[in-house]
Amino acid sequence: MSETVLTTEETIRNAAQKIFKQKGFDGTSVQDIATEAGTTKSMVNYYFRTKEKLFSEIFHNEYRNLFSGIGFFITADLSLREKIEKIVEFDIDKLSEIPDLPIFILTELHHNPEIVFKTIESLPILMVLNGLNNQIAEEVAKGTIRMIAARDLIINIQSLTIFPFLGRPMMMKLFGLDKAGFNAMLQQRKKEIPEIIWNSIKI
Amino acid sequence: MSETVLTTEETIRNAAQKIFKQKGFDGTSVQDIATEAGTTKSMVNYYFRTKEKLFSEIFHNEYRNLFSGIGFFITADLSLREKIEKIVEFDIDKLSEIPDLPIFILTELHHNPEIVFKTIESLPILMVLNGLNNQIAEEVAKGTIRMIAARDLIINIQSLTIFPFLGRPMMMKLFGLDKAGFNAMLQQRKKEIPEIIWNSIKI
DNA sequence: GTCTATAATTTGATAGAC
DNA sequence: GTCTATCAAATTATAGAC
Repeated sequence: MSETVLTTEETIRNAAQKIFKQKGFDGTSVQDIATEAGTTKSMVNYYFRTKEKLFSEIFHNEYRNLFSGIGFFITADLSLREKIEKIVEFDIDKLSEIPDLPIFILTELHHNPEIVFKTIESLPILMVLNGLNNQIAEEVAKGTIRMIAARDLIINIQSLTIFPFLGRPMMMKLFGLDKAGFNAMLQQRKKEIPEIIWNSIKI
Repeated sequence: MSETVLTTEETIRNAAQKIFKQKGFDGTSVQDIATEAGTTKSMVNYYFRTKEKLFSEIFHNEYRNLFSGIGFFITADLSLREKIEKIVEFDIDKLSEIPDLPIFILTELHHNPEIVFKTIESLPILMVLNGLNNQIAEEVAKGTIRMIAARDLIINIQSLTIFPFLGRPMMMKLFGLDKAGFNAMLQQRKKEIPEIIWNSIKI
């Protein structure tokens, strides 16, 4: 265990990350962040100038964190079947550690699109999609799967993996699940989602 | 066209519904609602006492609106295959009219659980699940499908139908879709989602 | 029922002492 | 770098005239 002493700036950043993800941009005040960090509003403004600048920095990091893995595996040197398995496994493992990240991203995209679109760079999604479309075309030519657009394949995979995290509070309430029960369901889905996806395209 | 004259109370209710769904509870001020309704803050407080009470009323209506159809078709006198088709079709049609409803519900459940849980009654979900589990067991006995928990079946259906609405702003940006393109994708999914679900359980 | 006026807090942000 | 003090604006909610 490295007993690192955090600077005030880092302490504020960590506090802001926690509170923004919990309460959103609109629900968070600079005072909330200062209190969580054990310092004052003035210190927050001293290091980050405005609430919006601090938020942009946090959001940018979280956004990249969410999308880093998907792009990596889609462009990796793997069979289509292996890619599906890897993406599902990676996403569920990663989101299990940070389950409120998807709703944070989507909420801010809905409530504060101006701030968000200023913050995020557009990902090189078209190149990635083209690569995947080519791989699909090869498999179709081999006669192993039916035709499907890369876009639709990705939407189906992400729907089945991410939706449970978005609906987590509601599912836990409606289905009477505790944290352990929810995690057990996720582990089961890691195996089942690739089966569902593959069954939907195999011939 | 019935040229109905709305009362001030109804005008405020409609304005509140629009603004709350757009900006969320934390992002909405009483002044925002008054301005949208073309009246004053005092009128809003006169009819609804507090911002929270007004929000609770709106949220309760929207919440019931979202869940009304699902329960109806799950308990209807239909084959399993027909239920799957009807639920998907109904949900996509309904959500196409009110695409920002799912993110509204999930956002408030995450940011303001105290208000939300005070507002919603717990749905009779267990009874509904038991009925569906029985129907699944009958199909399994007939040898038409493999065993699956009703809970997991519902989660898979809802994932594939609702997720595109939750991720709508992001998908439209990443995949370069306009409103028409997004709707075309939805119409296609109405046919494909039941196929995916059925392929995942048929023997 | 509808308005203006205003009370009491809280907000984001800055000034200035040390 | 860190604090207290403070600003101007916005917030929810109420009081009171008509």
